[in-house]
Amino acid sequence: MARVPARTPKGMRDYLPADMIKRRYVFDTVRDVFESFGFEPIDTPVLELRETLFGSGMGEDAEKLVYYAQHAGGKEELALRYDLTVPLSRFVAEHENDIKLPFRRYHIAPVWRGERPQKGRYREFYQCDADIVGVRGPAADAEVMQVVYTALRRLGFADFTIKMNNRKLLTGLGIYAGISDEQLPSLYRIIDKTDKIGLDGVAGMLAESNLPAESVTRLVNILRLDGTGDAQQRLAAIGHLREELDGVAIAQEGLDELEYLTYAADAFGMSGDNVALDLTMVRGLGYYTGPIFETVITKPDNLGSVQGGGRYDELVGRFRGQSLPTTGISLGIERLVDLMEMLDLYPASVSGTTVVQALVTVFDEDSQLGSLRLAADLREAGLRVETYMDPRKNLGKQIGYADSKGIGLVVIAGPDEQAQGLVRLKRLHDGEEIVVQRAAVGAEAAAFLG
RNA sequence: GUGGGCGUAGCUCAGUUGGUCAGAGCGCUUGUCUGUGGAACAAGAGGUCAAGGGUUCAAGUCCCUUCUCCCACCCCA
Repeated sequence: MARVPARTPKGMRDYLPADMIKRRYVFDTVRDVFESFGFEPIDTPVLELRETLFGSGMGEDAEKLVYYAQHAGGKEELALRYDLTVPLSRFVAEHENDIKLPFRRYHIAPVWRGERPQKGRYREFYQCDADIVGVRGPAADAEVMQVVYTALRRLGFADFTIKMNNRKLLTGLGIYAGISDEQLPSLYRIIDKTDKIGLDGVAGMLAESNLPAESVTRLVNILRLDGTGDAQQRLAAIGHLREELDGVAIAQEGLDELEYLTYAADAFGMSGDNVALDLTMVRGLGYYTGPIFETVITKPDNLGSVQGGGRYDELVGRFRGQSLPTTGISLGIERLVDLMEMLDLYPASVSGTTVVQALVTVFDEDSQLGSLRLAADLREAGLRVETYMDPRKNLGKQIGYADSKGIGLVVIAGPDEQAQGLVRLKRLHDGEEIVVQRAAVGAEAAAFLG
């Protein structure tokens, strides 16, 4: 019989127990942070109607990466969700009667993109989104930025930069440089390449795109602005932009928001190393309308961004008629998990490859039920317990099994101990062994484990 | 989607200019060992050399195609 190849689809992975223990730690930490800011959990189907996803302003490039999902007799045109933002907009419109505005929700779930896989880039991956629906003011933007900062700090990251920019400012730059609306997307595309090709490269590409030389010069001079440093330096940079873009109303609006966020970051105690103004950060998704954010880890700096987000005030309107101002962020858990590993940021409690804390040994078939009962008592006391299943194996094999699996405690209650109403507890990492009363085994074992 | 690199036992890899080249270490199974692990010794299982096609008397080794993974674009978490 021909063997069926055992493999996952391209760009999609299985997670082993050791992987899941670490992933769960990251998910739990992020969830705790989200909830501490008052975000409520929701979930949505992994499939959406195709019309929900398409034309949402995510961009034509992105739409080509959407997975279709159809069953034989299906009458609906379905697709796997590409992000959690478009589903949220649909969700808000659909459940308006059941939610309270402003609506703060978080959503931790997988999304699918048919890209070519690379390190830190998969076709199925989890996103952790936190969004605030129904608040127009920049306080909401400031708060989602603070969520990013808090979550990364809580996970143990120190060297990262939350880059901020503003779509209104970018629009204003287009006006300032005398660029038509049709040319704006290609302008953004070029500007976004700055960190790869440098400003000179950008200038070259702009010149090739038949922009007037004067426009190119004016633009590049603005983009040259240094948005790093402490709050005072960043405020000074914004002041400089204000003068330069005097008379461009939309740009001034964007600058107002950036100024607010700069003050906010300072008030939140974020250092100048963790925040930066970056006029060349654009973000590909087309639905952003105001402040935009993107975070990169700066120490190992080869894994792309770990966070993206911003304000998208028009998206909900697609599903609701009248729109609702919305802002939010998305953390890329896959890259965070990879980076946590590289930087060794996991606490000792999640370093193991098993959830089992204690192994109850077994001596023979006659006493096996007694072993199962002993395990039950230990579980009652809150321990995670596995019972050894093969009574023919000697004690040495059973201890060896516990050791190789990383189980810290072996529980021994053979005929000798049972006759005296006792249980023997052996701790593997230091070989320490104690004898305790059978009746008190739960508490004793928990204490012995530390 | 475009260009490039890689692919030999579960894992890490060795395989000379095509001709005992199907191997090693680790891991796994069993035994020494029906009450105390990380060891030792012995025996054993496991591979259509990623898949398919071609050149040749002969291919893991050369050529073509496909696929995974990786890298650079594109784009993005």
